[in-house]
Amino acid sequence: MTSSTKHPLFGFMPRRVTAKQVKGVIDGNENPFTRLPHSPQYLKILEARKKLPVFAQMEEFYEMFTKHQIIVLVGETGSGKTTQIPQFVVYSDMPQTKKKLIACTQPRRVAAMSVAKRVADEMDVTLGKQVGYSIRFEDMTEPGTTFLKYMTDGMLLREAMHDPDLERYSTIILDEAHERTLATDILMGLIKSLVKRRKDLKIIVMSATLDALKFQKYFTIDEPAPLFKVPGRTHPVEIFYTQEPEPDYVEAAIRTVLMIHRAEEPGDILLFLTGEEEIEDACRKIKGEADDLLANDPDTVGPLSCIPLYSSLPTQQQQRIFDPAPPPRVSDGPPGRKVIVSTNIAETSLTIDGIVYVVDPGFSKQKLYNPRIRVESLLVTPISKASAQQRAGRAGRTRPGKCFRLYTEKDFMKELEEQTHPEILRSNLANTVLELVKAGVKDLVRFDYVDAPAPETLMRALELLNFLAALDDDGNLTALGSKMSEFPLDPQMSKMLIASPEFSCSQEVLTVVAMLSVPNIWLRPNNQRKEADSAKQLLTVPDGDHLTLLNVFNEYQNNLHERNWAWNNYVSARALAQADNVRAQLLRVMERLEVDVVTKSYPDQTRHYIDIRKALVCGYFMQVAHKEGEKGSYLTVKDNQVVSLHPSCGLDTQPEWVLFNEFVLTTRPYIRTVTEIRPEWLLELSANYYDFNLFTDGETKRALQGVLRKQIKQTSKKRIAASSDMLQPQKKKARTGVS
DNA sequence: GAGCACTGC
Repeated sequence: MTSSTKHPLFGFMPRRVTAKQVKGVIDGNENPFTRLPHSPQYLKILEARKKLPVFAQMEEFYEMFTKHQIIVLVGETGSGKTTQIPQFVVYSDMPQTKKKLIACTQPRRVAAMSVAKRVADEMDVTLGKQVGYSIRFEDMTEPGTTFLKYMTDGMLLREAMHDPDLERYSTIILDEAHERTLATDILMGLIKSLVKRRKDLKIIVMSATLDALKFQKYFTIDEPAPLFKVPGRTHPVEIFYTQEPEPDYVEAAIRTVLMIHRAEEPGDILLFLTGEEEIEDACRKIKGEADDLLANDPDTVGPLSCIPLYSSLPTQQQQRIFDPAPPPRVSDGPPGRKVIVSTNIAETSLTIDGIVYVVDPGFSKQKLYNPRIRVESLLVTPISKASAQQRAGRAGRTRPGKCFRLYTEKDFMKELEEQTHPEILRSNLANTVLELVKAGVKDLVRFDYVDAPAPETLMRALELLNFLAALDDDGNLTALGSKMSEFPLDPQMSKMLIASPEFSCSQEVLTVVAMLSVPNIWLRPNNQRKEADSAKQLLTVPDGDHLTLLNVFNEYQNNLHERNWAWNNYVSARALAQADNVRAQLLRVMERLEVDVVTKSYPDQTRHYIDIRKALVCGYFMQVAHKEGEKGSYLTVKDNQVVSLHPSCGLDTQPEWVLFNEFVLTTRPYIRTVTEIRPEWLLELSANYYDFNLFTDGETKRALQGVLRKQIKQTSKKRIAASSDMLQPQKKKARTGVS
């Protein structure tokens, strides 16, 4: 046969294909998408694909897919669903002929990238051509050519804001739906109403077993969505429970790790703990005890290496988890063992082969949102059954394993929740609500959520968006709100950016916002805390932490030629590079929206900083605190929460009025990333919120009323000169060297 | 005088 005769897909009827037809093409000589002969690599991979459980069910899949608009598909790890199902859909949808795409969403960027690469290889095409991926900062697709696109769920949600009918797609596959990310949850809601308008659009919701029924019920059109089941391919894991509850789970975990090391067969250990400090501490203790064992009993106990794993660890150190276990100390001595002590990152995001033992104390840190006081906090919380199951499964990836749960079987059965609460129930939804409104959802409260958030959470979001003037009093999107929704940011920050030209400081506000969008930039190595603190002191701007962030970024930019600048100044080069990237993206959005990107030169830096701080007030006027008494405690405006300045705060005095970026609840309530502001800015720039009629009586209200009275008295004087001179402490003038 | 669980746009 030659490729010039009959097309390999000749006779394929869209959405009527059979497994026999498809298998014929897959086994054929010619690639139907490139019209080239299949490569040797293709044939080699094909052998492996054919062994996947899902491959044997192709016929069954096509029967169900042809008949139904929505399918719920469950498959355990190793079933091959993420790589194979989208390919099956390609042969049925024939997207290459209809100029439509098939999307497969992933909660994480790395997954979208790596699966796309794998599938491109399986289909014998170049990544970025027929098969591509789309993630923030990177679009590896070719319009008109790409027909299978792996993407992050957040990316598809962004597209849905602009095209609520998702016209470009013929089938949408929501993978890892059981993880219930905010974006996947919102997409499910949007898609449920979309399938009524677009009868030609097919949906596959892929998930782990436990949630299937919930999704089937949720996607009931006339009857519940049918379930397609794919068996997994993992090894059995034996579960052990403690007889009694453990009073100290860290201590119990360390003891269990050492017990395994002494008594169990060779094989690596994975221990789950909750955070950086706990992990570093446990590693030190395990290492110490293991060294003692080795010294006392070198004939029966092998060496042990202990490796910490959490997200804020530099990439290079994260790679250590793939190092082999240490060799025996003497040849034919007892073999070495590796123990990885990890946060939840090893539960979903990172898979480590060779783990045979899992130690699960049953806790993780989880985000929680309290709408009453508008605070998101991190709390050590018991995990769910689903999560415990996922953790145990990590022991059975390469061979049969064991999982030691440091709680009783009774507690597992009775106390643990079935599922982790979905993110939508634990988050501040200001951003999400803006996205939904932009996507055309009219009634946020009656929107068909898989799990509906607390009404109070929605009210808080609507209230904020209304005060920011993103929504009018009837809840409709304003022109400003529409612009704000274009930024991948919290609404306060997009508001700041859009307001920044009024104060001639868009360049500066862009930097501040970018710096607020990346993880903590300050490094503080355990053994160099003093050095790190004094390095930070040198970069600090005493007027406020926001200005310090601006200063750090500018210094970083000015010293790009100096290779170790970041390291020498104890700031994270990775975070700064990320901020640079975010800044560039935000700048592109500004230009697209035709928001002026301006800056101006000032004779003196104090004036410059005043303008930037005024722009901050335009976004964050609801996050203001007023000093009460002399003990350094503050009261948040309107909510009247007693808070303190976070110890990381760089202010050199305790100003009467401050604006803060975050309210964090740890050992005490703190406000973090704090900048001094003037009360008259609040009255001038956010009169709606600071309307005395809407203000309950109290210290802060009285203080503001005092400010207003003083202002009225001074109207005859030259306003700007008078107020700025009066309010500038002498020493600041001295420091900037200008006056 | 604390501490960033983890993602994502």
